[in-house]
Amino acid sequence: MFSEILSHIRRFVPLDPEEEALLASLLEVREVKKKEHLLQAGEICKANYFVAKGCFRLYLITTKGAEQVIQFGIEDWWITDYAGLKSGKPSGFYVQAVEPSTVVVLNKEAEEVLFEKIPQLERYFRQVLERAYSAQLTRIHYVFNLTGEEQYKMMRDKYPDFVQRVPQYMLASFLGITPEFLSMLRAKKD
Amino acid sequence: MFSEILSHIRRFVPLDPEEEALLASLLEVREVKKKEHLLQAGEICKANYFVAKGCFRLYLITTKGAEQVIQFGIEDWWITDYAGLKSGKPSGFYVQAVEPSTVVVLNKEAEEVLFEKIPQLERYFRQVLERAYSAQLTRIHYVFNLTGEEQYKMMRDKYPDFVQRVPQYMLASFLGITPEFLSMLRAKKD
DNA sequence: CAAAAAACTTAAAGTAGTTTAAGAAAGACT
DNA sequence: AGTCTTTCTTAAACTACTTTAAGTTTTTTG
Repeated sequence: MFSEILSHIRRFVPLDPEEEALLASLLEVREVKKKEHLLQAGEICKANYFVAKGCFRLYLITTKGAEQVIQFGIEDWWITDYAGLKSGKPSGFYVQAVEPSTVVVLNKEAEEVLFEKIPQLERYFRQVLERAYSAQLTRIHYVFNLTGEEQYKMMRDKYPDFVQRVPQYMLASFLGITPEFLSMLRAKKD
Repeated sequence: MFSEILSHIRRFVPLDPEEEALLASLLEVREVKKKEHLLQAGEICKANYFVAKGCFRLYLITTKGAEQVIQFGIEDWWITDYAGLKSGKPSGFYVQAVEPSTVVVLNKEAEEVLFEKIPQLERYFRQVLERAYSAQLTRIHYVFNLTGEEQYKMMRDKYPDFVQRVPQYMLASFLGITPEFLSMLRAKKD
C-alpha cells in the first residue's frame, strides 16, 4: 500500500532501500470513509496526508455559515492545513473525504525524524510545494479573469472525470459560484 | 548587502560561516529601477529573486489585453515564476519593480550548487513555500467570501502602509476589481 | 424497499461590480 | 517651469451572478 507514495517520491528524488524501509516504518496507511474528516475546525492539525486513492476537500465555514471549498485533493496530492501544522494552533479548516479513500499519514513527529534521516525528503516537499503554490497563482488568475461560465467549461473540458466525481454543490463552491447558477450553466447547451 | 537575506534564512535554519561565504559568493545583488522588469512574458525565467528592499509585482496580460496583478512581493519575500523556472519554458508572467528596489538574485545554476552544498537550504525553501502556499489558500478564501469593499477595508486596516505604497490601479487589479470601483470605495467614508 | 435525507433544478427579483467616457490631478521628463 | 504622460475621479447604463423559494430527483439508510 506504500507503493503509490514511494513511486511519487521517486519521481522527484532517488530513494535507496533502507530509506524506503524507514518511510514504510514511520508512515501509516489509513482507510477513510466517505464524509469522514481527517481534520475539523478547532482541532490541532497533526499530520500531512498523501491521497493514495480517493478524493478529499479542504473547506471552511464562512462567517455567513456557508461551506467554502478551498481545495480538492485527489490521487498523488498532499492535503493538509500547512499553516496550522506549523503553528500548532487550532485549525480553521476541515479536511473531508468526498468518496471512500485511502491516505498515507505523515505525522508531525514522523516528519521531523524523516526530514533528519532522509534530507532528500526536504527536496521532495520543496518541489511539491513549488507546484502547489504555482497552481494557486494560476487559479487566482482564472478566478479574476474568467466568468463562472468560462471557468466551469474549462474544468469540464480539462478534467471531465473530475467534474463527474464531486457533487455539483462542492464544485460550485470551489469555482466561487452558487449551486443554482452552476445548475443553470449545465442546463444551457453551448 | 547580503545581511537581509542571511538573517532571513537564519530565521528558519542555522548557517555556519563557510555556508554564509558560499552563499555570498554565488548570490548576486542587483539594483532595480522603478518599472524595470526582472522577467517579461515570453522570456525564460532564470532566477528566483529575494526582495531586500523595495516592492515588485508579478502580473500577466489577459486575453482581453488588461494587466492582471497576481502577487506583490515586498521586503523578505521571494518572487519568481516557479513553474517557468522549473520547466524552462517561456514564462507567461511579468515581474516588475513598483518602486526603486534591491534584490538578491538566486540563479538557477547557483541554486543547484547551493542545494547540493547546503542541504539546509532545501529546508528553508520548503518552509518559505509552505507559508506562501497557505497564504494563497487564505487569499482564495477572501476572494470568494468578501466583497471588493470588504477586501479593500481589510487591506487598508491590516496593511495601511502597503495600501499607500502601490498605485491604486495595481491594488484594484490585485483585489480583482476595476480602478474605477476602488476609487468609488475610497471616496465613500464609512 | 420504503422513508428520509441529500443533491439538483427552475425561475423571478435584486445587487455588486463592470463598462464607457470624459475630465481632473498628480508625477516625470527636457 | 511647462508640457506630456500617468494616475485618479465621477457618474450613468449595463450585466453576471445572487437570493429566495418551491419543487424534483437521486442517494442513503434502517
